[in-house]
Amino acid sequence: MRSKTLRSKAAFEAGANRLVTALPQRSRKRFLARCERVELRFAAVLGVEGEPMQHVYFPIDSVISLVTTLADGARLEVGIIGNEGMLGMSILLGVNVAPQRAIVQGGGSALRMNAAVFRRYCERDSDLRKVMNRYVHVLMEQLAQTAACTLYHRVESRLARWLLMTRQRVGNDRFNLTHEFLAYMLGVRRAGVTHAAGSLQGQGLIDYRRGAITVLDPRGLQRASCACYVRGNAIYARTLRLARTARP
Amino acid sequence: MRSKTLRSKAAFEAGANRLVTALPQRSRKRFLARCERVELRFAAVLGVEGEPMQHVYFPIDSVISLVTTLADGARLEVGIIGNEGMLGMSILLGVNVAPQRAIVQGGGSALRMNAAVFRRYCERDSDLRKVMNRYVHVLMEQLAQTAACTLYHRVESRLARWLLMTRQRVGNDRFNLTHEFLAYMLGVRRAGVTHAAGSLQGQGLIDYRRGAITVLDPRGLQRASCACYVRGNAIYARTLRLARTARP
DNA sequence: CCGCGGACGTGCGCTGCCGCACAGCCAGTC
DNA sequence: GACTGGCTGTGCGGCAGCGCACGTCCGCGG
Repeated sequence: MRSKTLRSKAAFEAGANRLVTALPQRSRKRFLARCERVELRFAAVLGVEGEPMQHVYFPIDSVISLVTTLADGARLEVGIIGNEGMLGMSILLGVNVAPQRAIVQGGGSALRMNAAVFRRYCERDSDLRKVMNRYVHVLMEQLAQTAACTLYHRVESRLARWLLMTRQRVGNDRFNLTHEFLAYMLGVRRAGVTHAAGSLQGQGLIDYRRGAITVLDPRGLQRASCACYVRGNAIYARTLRLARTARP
Repeated sequence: MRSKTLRSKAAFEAGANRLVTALPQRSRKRFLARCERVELRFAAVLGVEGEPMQHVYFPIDSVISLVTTLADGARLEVGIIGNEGMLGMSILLGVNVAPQRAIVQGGGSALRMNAAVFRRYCERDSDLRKVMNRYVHVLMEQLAQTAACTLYHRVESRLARWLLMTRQRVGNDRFNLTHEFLAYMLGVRRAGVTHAAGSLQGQGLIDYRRGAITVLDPRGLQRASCACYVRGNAIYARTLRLARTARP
C-alpha cells in the first residue's frame, strides 16, 4: 500500500480538475490557496437561473448538469460539467447571474471558490483568463452541438451519447440514474427512455437495475451513439491543448 | 431634407452597432479608427467552422446567421447576429478558429476589424472586454435557449420567432427569404415551412410572394411565436444594459 | 412476512414531421 | 410569346415520440 501522501498526490494528478491543472504552476498555486474542497451531494442545486451566484465550482469527481428553462417551463439539459470544466463561467464574462439551473448529477468532490474572488483573479491573471476563456469557447460549441443533436438524433443515440459523457466524467462504468431522471435530462418521456435503454441493454451495451446503470461495452455504446460524443471530445482536446501554458 | 452630415450622424446613432455604441467614448474612437466599413452580400460565407478567422464583424444593418454542422453533415442555425451583436467572439476567447459557419442572411453594411487587431484590443482595453464578454454571455443564453426551443416548439412557432428576430435585425418589415432557406435555418423540410408560413399568412400575420416576406402584424406574430423571442430580447437588455459604461 | 412506494415495462390512439413526389405558377430570357 | 428555372402548393404513406394509463417487480420498513 502506498502512503497517504502518495495517494493524495496521485489523486491530485489523476483526478484533479483539468482546467486547474492547465494553469501555469505559479497561477495554480495562488489559485488553489483560495479554493476550498467541498463535497457535492446528488441532486443539490448549485445555481438557479436568474439568481446571483455565490461560488464557482471545479468538479474533481463530481458531475454537474446545466439545465435551461424556457418561458413555458419546459426544461432541457444543455451541458455537462465534470473535471474537464467548471461551473460559473458567467462570472468570468462579467455577469454574476446564473444563466442556467445547475444541478449535481453525480455526487463527489469539487473545488469551490468565492465568485467575487474568482472575478478578481480573472481580471488580474491573464494566464487564468486564457484557460477559462478557452473553456467558454468549448462550452459554446457544446451548446450549439446540443441544439442540433437534439433536433436530428433519435432518443436511443442521444441516450447512448449521454451515458458515455457521464461515464467519462464520473470516471466509472457504473453510476446511479433512474429512467425518470434521464428523461428529464433528454427532454423526453420516461417511457421513451425505458424503450431506448431496453434496446441498448438488448444489444449487451449496458445493464441497469433500479436506478443503477453499468456500461458494459463502451466501444459498442459509442457505435450506438451519435457522433456528437466523439466530436465533443475532439473539440475540447483541440481547444484546450493550446491553452496548456505549463506542465502539471 | 436634412444635410448629409446630419443624416450620417442620425445613421450612426440609430443604425450603428450597439456593442460599439456601448463602449466608452474614448475606447470607441480608438476602436472605430481600426475598423473599416464593408458591404456584406447575401449568402456570403464569412466564416467556415474549423477554419481560422481573418476578421470580426459588427453588423450595422446586415444580418448574419450562425450555422452549426454535425459530424453527419446535418446543419442548424443556432444564432442570429445583427446590429446588437458581433461575429467572431471566439477571437476574444483566445480561439482563432471559427466554431460555426457564418453566412450573410440579410445583405447590408457592417464594421469589420482584423482579427489579430481585435485580439490585441481585447487584451489591452478592459472596457472593451467588459462589453464583449457580456455579449458572449448573451450568445450562450441564446444557444441554450435554441436547443430547448428546437426540441419543444412546433415549426410554426419557431418560424414566427425567427421572422420576428430577423425583422428586428434588418429593421424592416420586408425582407427576402425563400421557404427553402427558412427550412435550412430551422432544420425542417421545405414543405414544412410552406405549411407553417401558409398558416401564418392565413391568420393575416405575414404576406409572402416568391422569396419576399412582409410582416403585416408584428404583435400577432409575437402571439403566434413561442415566448423565446421575447425572452431572448429580455436577456439581451438585462445583460447589456449594465455594460453601458458611457452614453453615446 | 406483508405492505407500500419507487422504479421499470407495456399498450393504444394521436400528432407532427419526414421522405418523396408531382403539379402549378411566376419571372425573367431568348 | 414560348421556354425554362426557381419558387410554392399539396398529397400520401410512414414513423418517432407524445400523453395517458395500467401492470409488474423490487427492496425496504414495519
